[in-house]
Amino acid sequence: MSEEISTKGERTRHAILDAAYRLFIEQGYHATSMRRIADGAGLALGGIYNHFPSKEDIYTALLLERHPYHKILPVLQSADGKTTEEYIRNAANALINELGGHPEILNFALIEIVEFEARHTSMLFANIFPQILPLTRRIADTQNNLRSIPLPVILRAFLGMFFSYYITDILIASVMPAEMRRNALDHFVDIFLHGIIKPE
Amino acid sequence: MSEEISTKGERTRHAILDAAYRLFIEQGYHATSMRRIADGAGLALGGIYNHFPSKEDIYTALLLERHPYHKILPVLQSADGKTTEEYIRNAANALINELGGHPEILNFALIEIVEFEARHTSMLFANIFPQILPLTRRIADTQNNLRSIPLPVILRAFLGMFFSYYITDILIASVMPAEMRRNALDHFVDIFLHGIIKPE
DNA sequence: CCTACCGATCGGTAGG
DNA sequence: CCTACCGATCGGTAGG
Repeated sequence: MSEEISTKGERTRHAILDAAYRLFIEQGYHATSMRRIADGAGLALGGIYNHFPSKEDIYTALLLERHPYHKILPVLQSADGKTTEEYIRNAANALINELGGHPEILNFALIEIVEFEARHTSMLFANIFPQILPLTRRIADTQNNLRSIPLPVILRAFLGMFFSYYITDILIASVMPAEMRRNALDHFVDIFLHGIIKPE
Repeated sequence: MSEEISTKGERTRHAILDAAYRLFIEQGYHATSMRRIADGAGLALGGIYNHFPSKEDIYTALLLERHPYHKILPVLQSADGKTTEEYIRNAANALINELGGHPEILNFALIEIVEFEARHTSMLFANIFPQILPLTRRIADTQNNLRSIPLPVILRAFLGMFFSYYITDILIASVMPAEMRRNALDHFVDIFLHGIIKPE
């Protein structure tokens, strides 16, 4: 992400991706026009086509370079914690710090479902796959007394818990009854932990 | 849903909504044109405007009349079960039966996030709100030994668990490692149950 | 409810 | 990388 941006071409490409990323997250793919992307990147419409052959190519480039898993998986990989409980709580906090006040970045995953019928996921998954095994190993390495649930399912459930927290938050955010929000994420994490750890 | 459809006007209106519903779920809102909706409903483009003033009005009508919560909440309300565990397992099974092989109906909730920045949710929530309290009461009525988690949060977590199961399923469906899929929903339900019920 | 049309905007390109 | 343009399609409407 923070590599040196050397050539001018690379800088322009970067500006196009930045603008498209912001607009896609804000209004979705089909509602975003190439003209607005060009505006956002500070060039004329035709200029974009020196860097990307089509609108969908901008999208797939973003899918490969900035899908939320790029932020999420490294955080999970590097979270501390000897016991499973420690690890999960740390990972959850780290994720909150990372995604922070910007849950919209998860929108990028939703666009793929809503506007593309998940057509690019196999491509995307080929990209993610190598990171799955180390991550389950990271979880397996915690000192744990886990219920007998396959580790990949535990990983999936953890990611799902996070996702569902954000989605329910966005969907009913300001109108949600206060009792539904208070400490909701803490409760979600507690439910998850009690769900995967054997009681003494 | 299965009310008598009497007048011709009502039947046409219904056909328009049906066609739009199918197309929106398949390709999203902005990728769906009024012409294709008209085709799907079996009339000419202009004919739609005898029933709806604009494309967005078709969408909001669907939001109020066919949002997935219309299927989900009644199922939760009427599920059997004396103990909490019985109730949750029955509710989960009933939901699976209801949504069955059609997880795409959840797409409708995602469109609102991705393509409308959740702009209509307060309207929608006003609609849903009266059904929340009875539902938390239904949960409270089960013979339970629950951990101290507010009931609305439990409800939110249950809905979220379901949602996250479907989303992770869609997102990485055919490419997901087999170990991530095997009995995944059962595991999700188990995690949830152990998460909310005190051990003996 | 259809036909025939409107202005606007879309993704993309040629040519320099 | 911009200017000026292309054909296609968009949401919506007038008039009958």
